[in-house]
Amino acid sequence: MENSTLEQPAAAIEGAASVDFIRALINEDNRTGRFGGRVHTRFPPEPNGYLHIGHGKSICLNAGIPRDYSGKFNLRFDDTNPVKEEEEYVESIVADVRWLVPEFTDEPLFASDYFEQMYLWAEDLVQKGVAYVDDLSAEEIRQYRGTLTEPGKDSPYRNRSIEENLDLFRRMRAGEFPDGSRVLRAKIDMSSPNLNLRDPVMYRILHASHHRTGDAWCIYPMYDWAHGLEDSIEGITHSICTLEFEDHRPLYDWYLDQLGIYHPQQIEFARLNLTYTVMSKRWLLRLVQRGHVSGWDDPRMPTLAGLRRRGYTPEAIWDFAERIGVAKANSMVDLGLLEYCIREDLNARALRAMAVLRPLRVVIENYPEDQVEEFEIPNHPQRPELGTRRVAFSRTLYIEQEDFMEEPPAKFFRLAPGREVRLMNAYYITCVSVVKDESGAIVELRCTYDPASRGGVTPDGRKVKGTLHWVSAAHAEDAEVRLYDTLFLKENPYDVPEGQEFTANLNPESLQVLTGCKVEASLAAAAPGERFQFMRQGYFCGDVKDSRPGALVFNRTVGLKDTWAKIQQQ
RNA sequence: UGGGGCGUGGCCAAGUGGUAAGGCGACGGACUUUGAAUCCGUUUACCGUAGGUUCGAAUCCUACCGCCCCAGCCA
Repeated sequence: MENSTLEQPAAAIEGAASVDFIRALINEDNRTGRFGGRVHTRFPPEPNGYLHIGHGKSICLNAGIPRDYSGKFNLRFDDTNPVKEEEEYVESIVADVRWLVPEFTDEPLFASDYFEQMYLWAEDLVQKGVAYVDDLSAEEIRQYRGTLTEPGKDSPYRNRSIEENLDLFRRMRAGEFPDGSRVLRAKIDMSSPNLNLRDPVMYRILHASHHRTGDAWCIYPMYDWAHGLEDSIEGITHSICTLEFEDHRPLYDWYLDQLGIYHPQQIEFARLNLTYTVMSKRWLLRLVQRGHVSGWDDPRMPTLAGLRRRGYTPEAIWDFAERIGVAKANSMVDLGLLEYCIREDLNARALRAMAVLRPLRVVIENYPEDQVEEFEIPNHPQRPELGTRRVAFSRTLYIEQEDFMEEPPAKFFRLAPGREVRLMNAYYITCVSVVKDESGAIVELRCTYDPASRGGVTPDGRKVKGTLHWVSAAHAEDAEVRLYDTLFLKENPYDVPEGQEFTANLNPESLQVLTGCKVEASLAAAAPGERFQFMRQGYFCGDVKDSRPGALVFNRTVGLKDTWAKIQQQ
């Protein structure tokens, strides 16, 4: 650094406690002036599915680096295979990226916009004698490729003249040949121990209509050929991808070197794996197609669309990405960490409300029949600046069924016969009797209240061990609440018993729909997507698709930590 | 068996020759009108194994073991 004559980017994070290995490489490149101090990354999805949390990690990496280095970020669609790609996917991907990276306001870029330039460069390689048209069938090419331990052998068409190759390649583009009849290949080394270098295919013939270029092309570039060119055209400095492309880097470099054009640095990192979740597009697609979920944005899905609908915030995902770090070791991150991140974010910002999910009627016998009081309750106990709201209280209320036990075990300190508890911000009540139906089920609690405990504190200062949330029966709004659990029962969903379908690991209780929930009146005005903490329960948000005034639907984003549940398990 | 990677406490992850950060989790305790949050404390690191180099190694060398990726005209 002391020898560097280059100006360091103002925002460079030199000297920070520790940086990931990619930022360390960038720091080194800036030190040596390799890219003139420029930092330019890209996120290059193929529009063949929805983005998931694993892509989220990559987006946070690729968009986070420019944030740190005052660099640039491109969203570029790698749309080189028309038979797999769809417009719906490009729209969802743009929406997801903009959600996660609000400062990204550029228009997305498309590899398909570079097809002509790529073609010209391919002709260039033909002219240079390092690319040839091969007439072998797909099956023959596979056989000629050899195996992991045996070298391949040259195609009989490998030594055609440049003129013939050029003619054939041009006729490939012109549409003179059927699909699969010929390919353009790079002439590298059929005995390379790296199979990617055994004369890789650059172009295949595909008489397919592309979602953006229509029928303009009938030959389409392969990933390895296209990707480095895309990066080069855009002036990308650091082309970050996942580990499985490490073997492809020599090829990435070879193409750019043969062409003699601007050459970015490819860097590989380990993709994200999360317990209890699948990240492969193939499995996610199956879940959608077979109706195991309601769609790509089902709140149980690990897609960004699903997480967003579930109530996750972009901030929580960024925090998660920072906490898991970036490295080259394959790893399996505990789902609990993602949940920790959203809890932490929502704890700070979500307004509190009271909602009774499984109502149990409580009648306060000594409370006047027609009296209604309004309590002013803080929207966030730790943040008074967030204001208060008024909540009605009356003789007939609902509390949570699980907040009462007729025969409470030792550590249960909620309501029980003869026991006094606090109704949050309201009064102390004591259970005097239990009303049951013919089947013996508890249908109502009869209680008394202490008028002196108004607001939830008593003049004599006596303590109660339990504080319950509640809702006034006459003033409550009905709501549907959707509780979510993991989609799979196993930490590793791919661990399917021999001979069984992937459905064997599906969690039949991943969705629990609760109807007849009673929520405080203020929630009637909840905007779709608005997030709340239902006191003592968890974080919830109005469902963007299904919630309407008068027919409220809330999704549970994540439950609060539940020490009582843990005690019960012991 | 060919090539490319990776192996640090339950899960992530710093560390790049000077004697093992941090986060999450777990377990205690304080506080508490959310059994939440907050605060305090504890937790098991013979750094995959075995040798070697060195005054000194997780860091360098050698061998071995384990895991992941590669034989698409997918990306």
